[in-house]
Parts: sequence; C-alpha cells; structure tokens
Amino acid sequence: MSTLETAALPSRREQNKLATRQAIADAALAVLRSKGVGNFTVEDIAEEAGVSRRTFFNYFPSLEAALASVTEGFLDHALEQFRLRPSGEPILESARAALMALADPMTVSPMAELFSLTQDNRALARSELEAWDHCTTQIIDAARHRLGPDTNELYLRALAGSIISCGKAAMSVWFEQHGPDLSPESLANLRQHLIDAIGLLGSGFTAATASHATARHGAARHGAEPSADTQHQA
Amino acid sequence: MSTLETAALPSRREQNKLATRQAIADAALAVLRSKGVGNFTVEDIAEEAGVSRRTFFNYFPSLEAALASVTEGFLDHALEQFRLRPSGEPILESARAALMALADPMTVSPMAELFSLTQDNRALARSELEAWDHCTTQIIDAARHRLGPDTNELYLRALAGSIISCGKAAMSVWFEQHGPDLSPESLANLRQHLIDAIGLLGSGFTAATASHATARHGAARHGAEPSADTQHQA
DNA sequence: GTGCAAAGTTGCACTTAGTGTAACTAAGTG
DNA sequence: CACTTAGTTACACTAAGTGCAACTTTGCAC
Repeated sequence: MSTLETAALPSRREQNKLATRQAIADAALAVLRSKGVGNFTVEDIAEEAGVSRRTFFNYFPSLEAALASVTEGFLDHALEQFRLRPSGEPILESARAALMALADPMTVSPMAELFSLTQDNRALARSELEAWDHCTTQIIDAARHRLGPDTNELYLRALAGSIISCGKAAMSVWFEQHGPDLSPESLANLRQHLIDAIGLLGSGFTAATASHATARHGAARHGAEPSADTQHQA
Repeated sequence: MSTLETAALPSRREQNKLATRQAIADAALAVLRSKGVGNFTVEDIAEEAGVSRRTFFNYFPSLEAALASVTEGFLDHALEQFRLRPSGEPILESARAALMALADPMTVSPMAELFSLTQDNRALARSELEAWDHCTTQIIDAARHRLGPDTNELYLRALAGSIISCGKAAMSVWFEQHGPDLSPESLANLRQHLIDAIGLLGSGFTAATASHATARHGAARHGAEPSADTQHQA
C-alpha cells in the first residue's frame, strides 16, 4: 500500500494540501460574503481558514486568485466534459454538450454566488477574466489534440475563443435576468441561453446575411433565434 | 476665445494633462524596454517620466494599467473605425473593416513591441485581457446602437465576444509567426489572418459539419480555409 | 515503536503597491 | 495684481507579496 496505487489514494500529504487549498478558497468566499467586496484583507481570509498569512500565499499568489479558483473549478467541470466527448463529434456539438454541465445546480451554485458578490468590482473581474482565458487555452489544447497536431492554429484559437465568449455571454445574460436564482426554471433558461449562443456561433451570426437566414423576419433582423421559453428583451 | 470653442483648443490644462499621461505611458514602455519585465517599479517609471510617484498614481491605478493604455489606444483605433461604418452593412463586414485598421504600421507598432516585451508575463497579461474585455463592451454598445435598443442581448454579447476573440486569435498567431516584424509582407499576413478569422466566424466554423463545408478535403477537415498567401502549419 | 529525511507551516523582516491628506505651485479669471 | 481652481508633490500609513530560517508534520526505514 506504500508506493503503488498512487492515483487512487493521493497520499496523506496530497490530501492535506488539497484540503487546505479548499479551506482557503471556501474561507475567501465566506469572508467575501460576510464583509463585502473590498472590505477585507488576505489576513482575514487566512484567519477564517485557520492558517497563517504566509501559508495563504503558498497556495494562492493573490487574494483575487483565491476567489478565481471558484471560477476555475466551475470551468474545469465543463472542460472535463468536453474532453470526454467522442472524437468524431462536430466540435460545436461537443462544446454545447460540455456547456450543459454548467447548468447543474451544484456546479453553478458557487459561481452564481461569486457573480452576485463581485458584480461590479474591478480587481475581481480581472481574475475572472484570467480564469476564462485559461480555460480558452485548455480548449485550444483539447481541440488540437482531437483534430490533429497540424490543425490550423488560427482556426483553433478563434474557435476556442468564440466558444468561451458564447459561454460567458450566456452566463452573464442569464445572471442579469435571474440573479442568484437556481430554480429548475432558471437553470432551464441558462441551458437554453447556452444552446442559443452556440447555435448563433454555428450559424455564423447570420443576421442580415442571406446564407443561413431563416424566413422569420424577427430572427433574420436580429440575427438571433431565441427559443420559445427564452424571454425576449434583456 | 475664453469659454467658447472648447473642443478645438482644450485649454492649456487639458493639454498638460494629456501630455503628462502620454509621458508616463511612454516612460512605462521605455523602462520596460530597458530593464525587462518584472525588474522595475512604479518609482522607476515616475522618475523616467519626470513626475513624482504620487502623480503616477493620479493618472494610472497601477503599473499594469499604464502599459495597458498602449493596448487601449490600439483597440480604440479599431473601435473608431467600427463606429464609422454604415449602419446598413452586415455587422461582420464592419468588424472586418474595423480590424483592418489594426494592420497599419503606426498603429500596430507599439502593440507589437508590447507583445514582444510581455510575451510570457503574468500580471501584464491580466491587464491586456482587461483592455480587450473593455473593447468587447464597447462593441456591444456600438452594435446595440446600430441594431436598435431591443436587440437580443445574448446575440449582442456572444457576437461581440466572438469578434474580439477572432481579433485576438489573429494577432497572437501573427505575432508567433512574425515576431515584431512590421514589413509590408508581415502586415499583409496579419491582415489576411484577420480576414480569415472573421471569415471563419461568418461561416460558423464549419469544420466537419455538412452545411457550409467546401468540397476541398483539407479545408473541410481543418475547418479553416486559409488564403493562398497564408502559410499553413503554425 | 525510534530515527531520519522530505515536505509543509509559520514568524519575521523587508520591498513595493496603492491611498489619504495637506502644503505647495501653476493656470485661468476679473 | 489679487483670487480661485486644478494639478503636483511630500509624507505617512495600510496592505500585498516574497525570501529566509526555524519549526512541525508526514512518510519511510529499521
């Protein structure tokens, strides 16, 4: 039981590190919740997590990074789904399927809270951006792995960036409409936004261009084809 | 000549402020150039610009922000072009035209230098992201203004985000291929990348999906249709 | 168990970021 | 010129982030 099966039981030390890391991230969210954005320091978080200030910095390079780990966990979940999709599947279909994982209550819950607590903050928004950007590069790697190492680089980057942009757009519109409401109806709406956004991407945002435009006037004019249960006008 | 014509002559004070701001931004780039990323402080920049440390912070909230102002100027240039496009034009065509402005030597030059100096840096990359994100919201506003105030919000955000992603993708691929080379050939290649990226977006990244795929095997497989003068394989 | 080495935590000292404030200087006005 | 207003600067202070050395825990050997 010593050096074998390393994957299954990550050896006490690994477990502890993971636990500490999680404790700090949780503490960060808890302190943010209780004191409000901008009204606390790293020291407050460290105290809440039961570690020293120095240890905090052993795990996260900054206060924002600790909070961004929430976003990272959220996005990693989708990424995992993406990697599990069959290789033959059209890539936008894989993206759509992966994004569906985000509409799970347990997954989206911390993210929704973070959204509601940091809504209009500067430094925090920066770290959020970093997390989404990191996810973009992960998608690029995953897509390159799937499509072959000599896939056109511009294609990979533009595609991955656009997918992430669509995910961000769907999340932000959803949050503006529903706030931190995690009811089944609300989540269904998030799901629909994600589907719609990827749909727009797949059809090339065919607003007034003839190619894919449907006969429906409204859809052709706005370039969007919101589903029936999507409320119009944000 | 006192209170009238405010737009033409921004009154000595305004001029001075603008000059100071520019001096600080220039100094930031100069110090970055000479000392290398991470090896200098705000004090160094202030000294180079001939102002006090405190004055630096009166103009920029952080060291990164001063450098990001380079990126902002770069993107503002494209934004301006975008706003000048005729309202009736398909929006992706406007985007394409606006992005063309970026391939101008004078415009891209500071940006290319910044790219080469900050290539693999953490904090700087964050501020870069912020600048691109800010540009995204500007595009959203501009697009909403053009398409009408009741345009589907998801459509606006997904579209703007994707356009920016394509611009970023083209810039990064171009820079990786050419480095800070601003020769006409290099710039032509940047232009072509921008066109290709927007083309991909307009065609919905039709990789293996049947809808838009051309008969050409390579293009269909890679999902990209790189133009003749675009070198393949990044 | 005991002993030992590697990994992790902490306290301490230090540099730098960023901000509030009040004194000072230059620009605009009559 | 006197007077107001905007901008600059010095100073002091809090908090971020890092290097280092002492200390504690864990993993592994016997």
